[in-house]
Amino acid sequence: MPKVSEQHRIDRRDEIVDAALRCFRRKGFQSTSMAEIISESGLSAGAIYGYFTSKSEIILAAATKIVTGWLRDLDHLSQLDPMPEPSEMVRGLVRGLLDSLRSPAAIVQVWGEAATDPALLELCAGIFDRLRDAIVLYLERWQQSEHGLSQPDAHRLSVIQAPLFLSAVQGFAVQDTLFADFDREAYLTTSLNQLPR
Amino acid sequence: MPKVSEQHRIDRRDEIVDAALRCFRRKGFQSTSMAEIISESGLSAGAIYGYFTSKSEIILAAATKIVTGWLRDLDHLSQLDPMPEPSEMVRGLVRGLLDSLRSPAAIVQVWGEAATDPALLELCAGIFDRLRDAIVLYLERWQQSEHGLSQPDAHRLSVIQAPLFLSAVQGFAVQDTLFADFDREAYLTTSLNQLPR
DNA sequence: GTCTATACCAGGATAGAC
DNA sequence: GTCTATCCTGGTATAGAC
Repeated sequence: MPKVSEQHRIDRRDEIVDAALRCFRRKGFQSTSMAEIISESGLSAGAIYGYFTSKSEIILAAATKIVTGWLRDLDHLSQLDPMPEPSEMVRGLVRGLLDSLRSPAAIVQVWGEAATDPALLELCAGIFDRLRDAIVLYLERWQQSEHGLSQPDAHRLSVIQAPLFLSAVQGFAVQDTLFADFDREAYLTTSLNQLPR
Repeated sequence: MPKVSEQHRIDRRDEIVDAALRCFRRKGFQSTSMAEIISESGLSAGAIYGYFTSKSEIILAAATKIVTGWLRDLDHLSQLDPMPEPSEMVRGLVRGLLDSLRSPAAIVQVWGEAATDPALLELCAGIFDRLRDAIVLYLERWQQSEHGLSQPDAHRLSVIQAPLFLSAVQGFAVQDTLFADFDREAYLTTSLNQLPR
C-alpha cells in the first residue's frame, strides 16, 4: 500500500471528523444528521461513506479525538522538575483541556453519551484509568519529596486523594458547560488552591 | 376543572415519565424511540399523546425529575443543628443523589444533553444556582461558627470554596458512571475527608 | 379516554454514472 | 475517488373507531 495514499486517507478522515465535530458541538451526537455532516464537510455522501462505514463510526472517531487530545504529555506529569504544586498540576490539566477544545462542553457530551454507549464507555474508562494512574504517580512523588513520606505511605495517601483531584478537573468541565456566569479564572486560581497539599 | 380528574392527569403523566426514564437509562434520550416508551408504559400512542404533545416534552419532564429529585431539603442545609462538617455536607448531597436515582448515570446524561439543548441548559443552570447558593450559605455559617471568621471574611472564603465542593459532587457522578471499578464508599469516606475545613 | 392503523417525513445508507 | 439521485427503513404524530 503506497505511503502517500495512506496519508491521504488519514487526512481525509481527519477533515471529516473535524466537520462532524463542529456539527456535534451545535446539535449533539444523535441529533446531528449525516446530511449536516456532509454539508459541513463540503464533501458528498458517497465520499464520506468511502472513509467511514457508518455514522456511529464517525461518532466514535470524534469522541476519541475529544477525549484524548488534551492528554498528550500526561506521562511527563510525574517527571516535571521542579515539581508543580498539586493545585498547579490540576491547573495544567485544565489548561490542556481548554487549549485542545476551546470549550469543555464537548467532553461533557461524550460522558453523557458514554452512559449508554459501550464503545464510548470503554474509551472513557481507559482515559480515566490513565489519568488516575498519572495523578497517583505524581502525588506519590510529591508526598515523598514535599512531606517526606515513605513510599508506601505516600502511595496510600495518593490513592485516597486522586479521585478528588480528578473531580476538580471534571467539575471544571461541568460547571464551565452549564453555568452561564462561570468564572474560569477564579476557579483556576483561587478555588483550586483549596485542594490539599 | 374537577380535582379528581386533575389528579388523575398528574398521576398518568408521572407513570409515562417513569416508563420513559427506564428507556432513557438504557438507550439515552435521542436514541429512545416513542415506540419503546409506548411499549414500556403499557399504554398506546394515542393515550400518550393525550398527555404530552411531543417527545421533547417528555424528555424535559424526565430530565426535570432526574435533576430536581435529590434536592428536596436543600434549604435546610445551612440550618442543621449541629452543623455537619463540610465533607459530611457533601456526603449528604451525594447520598441524596443515590437515594433518588440509584445510579447517577442519568444525571450525567442530562448534563451532556444540556450542552446542546437550551431548555435543559436553563433547567440545569437553575439547579446549580440553587445548589451553589445553598453551599455558600452553609459554608459561610460553618466558617463563622467553627473558625470565628467575620461575616464578610466568611462570605469571601465561601464563594471561593463552593465551586470545589460542587466539583466533589459532580466528580462523584462522573466517576461512578464511567469507572468500571469505582469505589463509592472509599470516595465518600476517605477521599471527601481531604476537602478543606 | 384509549386503542389501532396509518400518514407522512426524515434519516442513513447505497447504486451507478462520471 | 467522488457526486447525484434514490431507496427504504424506522420514526413521530394523528385520524378515526370504539
